[in-house]
Amino acid sequence: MPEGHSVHRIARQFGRHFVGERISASSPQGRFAEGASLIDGRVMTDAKAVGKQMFLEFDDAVWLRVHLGIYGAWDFSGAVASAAGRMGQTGMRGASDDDVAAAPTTVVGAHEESLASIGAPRRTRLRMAEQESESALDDAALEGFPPEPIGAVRVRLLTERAVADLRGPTACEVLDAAGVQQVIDKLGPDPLIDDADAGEERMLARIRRRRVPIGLLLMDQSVVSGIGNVYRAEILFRARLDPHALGANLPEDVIRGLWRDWRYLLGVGVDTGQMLTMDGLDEEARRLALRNRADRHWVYKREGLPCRVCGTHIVMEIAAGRKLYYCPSCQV
DNA sequence: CATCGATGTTGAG
DNA sequence: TCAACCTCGATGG
Repeated sequence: MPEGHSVHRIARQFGRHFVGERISASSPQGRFAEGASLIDGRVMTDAKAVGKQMFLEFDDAVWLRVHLGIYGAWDFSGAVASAAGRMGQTGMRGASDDDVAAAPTTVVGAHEESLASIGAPRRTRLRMAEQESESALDDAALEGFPPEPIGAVRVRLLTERAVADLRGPTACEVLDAAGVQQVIDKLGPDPLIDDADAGEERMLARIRRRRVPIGLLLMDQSVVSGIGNVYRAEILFRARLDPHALGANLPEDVIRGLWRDWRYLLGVGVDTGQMLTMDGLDEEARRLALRNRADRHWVYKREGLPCRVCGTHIVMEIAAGRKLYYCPSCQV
């Protein structure tokens, strides 16, 4: 259930541990057997994310497109936690990242940046007691690899030292380069892909010509890429902007501000693996907010609770089938 | 143990 | 506008 930041982080994992490697591809669950056979034995040559879509390239311009949808997830294990190149047996989830703050970061062999972020490894925790010495770790790492697939694994991508299991995706298909371009062409700008100024102009143009509430436009992946329900609510609050305001009625500088804030928040999200949206708070409040996952945002999932700025009850309404949270007093 | 809901998208009606 | 997709953690008995 990722928004754009998680998908960029997953692509980074593939870039670090799979690109350049020959990949054994299979579909333990069976539903992607044909696609897996097209990939099996090829070398992965690129991994990139655009918004919530991820594209893995293999020899001969064979591409795998994956969209996790609302409950899809990648599970990594094997030598994926060690940025320093040492073998560290661990498992990490590529889709859920919000439990990182509470997760221990003392995994053997884990580089601070690569582990502390993508996921909080239920299976890693299992292993931690055994990781008393390096040799114990190496033995354990070698003997259990590759692990049996757990549950309904649509695709397994395997190298000599690392494995990635995909389950529950909304989309998983093999494309050629033209097919990939077709998908990307339909997407709005992504701050991590598009040039900052060009992206800003594209988003501006796409919002200004629509008589549609900005609360819906921010979720529209053809307007701007990577924003989901959490970032939508938080970005609108940070701008003190009424979700019902029509795109066409918004001042230009307000729209530019939305793009710049998204660019900023996405960068923070990719760097930290968390949706940190309350950076306006002082240190103490911030620490409190990070402790509870429920208390981490300005308005998201805070229906009926007092606004952190003005005390007015946060409102939730259903918009296009999704829950939209906002402060009716601050956001005008 | 059963049920609910979720950081999403698509396609039927 | 709404259900389907398909998985799993959280919640309630």
